[in-house]
Amino acid sequence: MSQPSKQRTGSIPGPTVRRLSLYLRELENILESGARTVSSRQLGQVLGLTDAQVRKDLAYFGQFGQAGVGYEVVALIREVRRILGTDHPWNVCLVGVGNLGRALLSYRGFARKQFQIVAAFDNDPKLIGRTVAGADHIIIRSMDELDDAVRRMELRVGLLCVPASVAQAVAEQMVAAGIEGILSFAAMSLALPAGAESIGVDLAVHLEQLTYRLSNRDRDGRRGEAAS
Amino acid sequence: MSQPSKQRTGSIPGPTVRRLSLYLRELENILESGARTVSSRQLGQVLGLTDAQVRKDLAYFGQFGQAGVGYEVVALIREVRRILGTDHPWNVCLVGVGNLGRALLSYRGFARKQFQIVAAFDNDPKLIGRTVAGADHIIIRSMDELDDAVRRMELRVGLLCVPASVAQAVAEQMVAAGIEGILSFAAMSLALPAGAESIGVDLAVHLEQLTYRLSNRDRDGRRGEAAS
DNA sequence: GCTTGTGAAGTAATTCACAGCC
DNA sequence: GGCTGTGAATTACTTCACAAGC
Repeated sequence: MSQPSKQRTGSIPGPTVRRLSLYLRELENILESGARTVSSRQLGQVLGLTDAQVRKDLAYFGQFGQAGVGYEVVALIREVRRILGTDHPWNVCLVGVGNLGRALLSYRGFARKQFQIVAAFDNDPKLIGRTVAGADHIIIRSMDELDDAVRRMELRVGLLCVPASVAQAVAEQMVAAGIEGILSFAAMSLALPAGAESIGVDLAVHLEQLTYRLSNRDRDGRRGEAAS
Repeated sequence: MSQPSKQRTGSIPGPTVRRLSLYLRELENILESGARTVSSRQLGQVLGLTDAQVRKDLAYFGQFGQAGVGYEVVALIREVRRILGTDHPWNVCLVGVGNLGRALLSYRGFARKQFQIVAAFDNDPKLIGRTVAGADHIIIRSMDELDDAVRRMELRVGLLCVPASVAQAVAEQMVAAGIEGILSFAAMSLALPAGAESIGVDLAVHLEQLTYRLSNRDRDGRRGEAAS
């Protein structure tokens, strides 16, 4: 297995990429449960997907399975990580140490995936120089130091946790400092120069999606979407 | 405008529903900026969508626009809120007061959208009876009191912030207590009985999507998706 | 026997393009 | 002139179904 992987990037469906993360998460669970191999059927089952879907998704990136056997869990995890770019750790910075920022600093879910938050920035003088409970190794610094930190720590991605009203301006500062990818928690669409990527996570929006389903579930025939 | 709205639910594309939340967010911004009407072109522009897309999405729910003019902002906001079920406030509970749970309790983004977190639960005796900085009106209670609270406070949705290892079990408890919709932050797929809905938000997964883009952006031809 | 990988078929979503209205 | 709402055309995505491998 594990062909040189055609990696014919240039045409990979967005939904496929999103599912890749879910496959990885599930594979890590399966690994812990002790199984050495897994079939597309099993993998699809837990995620509410057809076996064909799983096979097609993986086939975009290479031939990782063995007919009659399935996929070797350890090897597939390695492949999916490589595809997602998480086969190596990433240093991450966090900008905006408000309620949400503080929480993310002490959230352990990132480190488990090899995402290390190594620096935090804010422009509030009262915060600068302080640390946050649960993440006392990270000293909050002034925004002025962002440029420098990006270079010294090879920061490519950052978490944006500032209010919507300043999100666009701060995002531009981050990009100017050399950040290439922003995960934004601001309730706002960002317009970034080509070359910079952003993904928005608006927690209230996800709750709205839930209330939509509750409010409109009669004979809705809604097709799953399963978790995100 | 504002026809009785056919609301021919039963066939509304998932992507349309997800965009609805983004339209609403943008409309709220536009309202603040003072404009009385907005065209599908304008609305699409900020979100990276075509005008046709915006019109088609809205047309699933009724005829809200006026040819030659566009959409009346206030009226459209009202309609979209009604569709999403957020034309009235929702009481929300939070289960699992760890790092992330604490943060969400003091996060103001929910309240701005009329989602009121009115109760928090945990099974750690050290937490029960205490409150959390920034949300001192919410006393953390034992899981035993969940049933009761669901009834008394008419709780229909809840935020699940427990570790993945216990997420499935706790989710089942919530559903048993009468919760109908769960927004889960656990790194895990939930399997819930029919009648209960869940949406998963795995923060690490979103970061992975970002590193995928950074690692694979050469001649990728990736179609936007714009923020989420 | 079970399973992958993949063309072909089918379904879903987006964009085009234009009649009709302000 | 600018705009909506919508069928038609197009593109994207998913599922089917099966040859080939274990």
